[in-house]
Amino acid sequence: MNSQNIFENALKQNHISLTKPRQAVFDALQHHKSLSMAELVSACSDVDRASVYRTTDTFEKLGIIMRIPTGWKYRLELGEAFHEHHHHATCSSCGASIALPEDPALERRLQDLAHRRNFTLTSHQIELTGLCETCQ
Amino acid sequence: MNSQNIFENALKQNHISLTKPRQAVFDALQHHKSLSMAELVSACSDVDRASVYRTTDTFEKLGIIMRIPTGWKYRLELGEAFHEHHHHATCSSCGASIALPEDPALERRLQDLAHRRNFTLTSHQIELTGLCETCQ
DNA sequence: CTTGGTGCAAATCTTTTGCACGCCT
DNA sequence: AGGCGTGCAAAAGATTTGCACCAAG
Repeated sequence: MNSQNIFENALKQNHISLTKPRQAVFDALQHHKSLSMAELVSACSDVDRASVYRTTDTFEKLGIIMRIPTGWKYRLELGEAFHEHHHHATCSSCGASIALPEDPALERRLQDLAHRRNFTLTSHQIELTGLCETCQ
Repeated sequence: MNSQNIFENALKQNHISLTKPRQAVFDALQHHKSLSMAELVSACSDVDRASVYRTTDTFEKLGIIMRIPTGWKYRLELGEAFHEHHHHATCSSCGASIALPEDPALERRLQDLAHRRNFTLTSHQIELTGLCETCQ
């Protein structure tokens, strides 16, 4: 089951049609680990800005993409069905974004924490900030 | 040592003067657990919008305030010197932001994770998303 | 014919900048 | 005078909306 199939199924299951703009947005995100909104818009050269926004909205609702907070802006990347679940560390000096190893214990603690407030967890984001190996 | 003192010292140590607008921004944040930028601007009724932006910038650099990502916007609250360290859960239905109990074990796991990539951690953010007690 | 999806243009909101003025030393 | 901090107005950016049109069922 490759990414394209997962993608098509996600759309089909929600009765949303696979159009050229949607495919373009998906492709752009497949070819780049992550993109800012501006980058995504320019990566989808013949798709209108507004359509990119509308598409990212629907994709986000379907879990096809995620918004990753970085500083106070955000970047877009494909959702968890397309990657292993992971988090990122951002180097405050060079800006590099480092993918971190998965950590089930960490995930369990989060569940736990939410549970203690009777909160039903559907997703989470972790953003680490600091200095990467080469910058420190 | 109360909040006001911590605040004044932070400014003094950085040779930044305590002006009326700065005090107003600080007060607004003290009186509300957290605020969006728009709320902060209107909470500081006689401070110009641009000054609020400039002030939040400098405060953020000094660690007096933090930006908390929520969805793809953010909210502002006082920095760690003024609270216990904690994270938030955001309800995707009603938008409520719930403060979570501190969890040292969680913090340790993050340190650990960063360490495994030779990353020196200076700060982090965790954002949980899901349904709050009343919305589920 | 009806619905979903699009491009385009305009509206709106958010954030940043330039500039002149007042305040303090 | 010299520097910092401010308000105000304008500029830039980012996001959303209204609308008319086209394509597919």
